[in-house]
Amino acid sequence: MDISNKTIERICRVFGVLNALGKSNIEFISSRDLAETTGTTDYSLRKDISSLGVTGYTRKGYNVGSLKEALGNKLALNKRRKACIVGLGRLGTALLDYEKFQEDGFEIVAGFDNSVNKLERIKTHIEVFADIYIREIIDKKGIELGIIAVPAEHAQDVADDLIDAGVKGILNFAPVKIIIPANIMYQDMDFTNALRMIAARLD
Amino acid sequence: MDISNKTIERICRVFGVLNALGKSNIEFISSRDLAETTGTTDYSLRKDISSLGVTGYTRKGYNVGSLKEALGNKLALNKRRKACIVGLGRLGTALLDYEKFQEDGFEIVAGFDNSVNKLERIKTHIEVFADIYIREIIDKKGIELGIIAVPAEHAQDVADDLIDAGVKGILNFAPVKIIIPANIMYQDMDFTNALRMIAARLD
DNA sequence: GCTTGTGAAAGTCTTCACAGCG
DNA sequence: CGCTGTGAAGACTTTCACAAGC
Repeated sequence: MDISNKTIERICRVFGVLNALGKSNIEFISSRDLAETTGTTDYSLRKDISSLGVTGYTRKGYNVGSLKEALGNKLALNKRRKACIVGLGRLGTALLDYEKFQEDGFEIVAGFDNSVNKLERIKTHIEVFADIYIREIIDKKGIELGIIAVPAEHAQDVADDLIDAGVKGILNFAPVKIIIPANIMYQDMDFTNALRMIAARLD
Repeated sequence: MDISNKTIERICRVFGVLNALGKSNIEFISSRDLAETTGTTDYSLRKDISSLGVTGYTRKGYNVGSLKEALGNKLALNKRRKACIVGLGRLGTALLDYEKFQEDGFEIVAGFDNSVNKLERIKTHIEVFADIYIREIIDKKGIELGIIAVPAEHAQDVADDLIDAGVKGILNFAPVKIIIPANIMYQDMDFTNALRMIAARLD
């Protein structure tokens, strides 16, 4: 089974919608409705879902609960995962308390910064540490995901440290491409590039 | 000329790299090096660049300055653009002072929030206003881009307001898909989905 | 020799059309 | 009927290979 990036992206979106829907008591949802709320097409979604071996019901659509469970199992999204944030500036501290992460099964269990000064001033219920403890804490707490929120010039070093420490995936908010071994999963969140992409389409 | 999304994304990345390179005194850069620092391939990049009608020099590569200028002109990235942020919670306020935006030609000239309380407590040199002034301020200041950093449940309303007020592009940090007219440029920044996409690839 | 520019081939993804089914 | 599931067609992207140029 080799799942394309596009499929992963769409299914992850669907998973998020199903998660949110969990609180309501909607029982079935059609590929059409899912497509609408996730910004794609019904046939793509049906292909994606069936390519994972998950099936729906003719004339009714998909059962919200069991689709979520099935997709979650296939993509290991049901499991809770621990993450840490490196770089506790404005953005990093905002991310520390970003509730959506917790709601969606990502538990931020540590923050790191190289400024002791900053560490002392931060108000959060999450434990924060100096950078030098990255390896120790990641190991001790079983952290699988690292979130990088340091300035661009330190991003590569931090990434190397995180990988050394055993992290399996990295979400990078620094506006640079990081070089990462192929076995480590990696996503960029480059705000400025997103704005550029918008601007490039204007006029 | 109809430029694909993929091309836009790559070229925007290249533009960012060229921008950063501007400070150094490197004069020429090869498609290979650009590909490496932007995480793509040299032949894709050469195709992209030449599809925009921009050319390099055999054996030397591209002139950093003139490539930047040429790409900037083709994609209207040389122009400075005004932007505003709606939603001044942790994330919104972090974005208000995100220096990278200013460096890259995006000027944040206003912040909006519906809580007067919040508006009073915010420390920033950027002007902040209550939501009800969105239309007036966008019009008066000539703001072209709107950045949404409100909770998911208000994102669509805010988007509608921004579009009503004449904004031409929207960057959305709320974790929902927003429905937007086709003539408005739009990008999502969904942190949780990014983490999900990483998690889905683990194991 | 080294790098661009590009046609042609290969590969991937999306769209369509429609059978199947409750 | 209204929905899923899917083969086949079509559209788009990437990759390759190599001519051209300094």
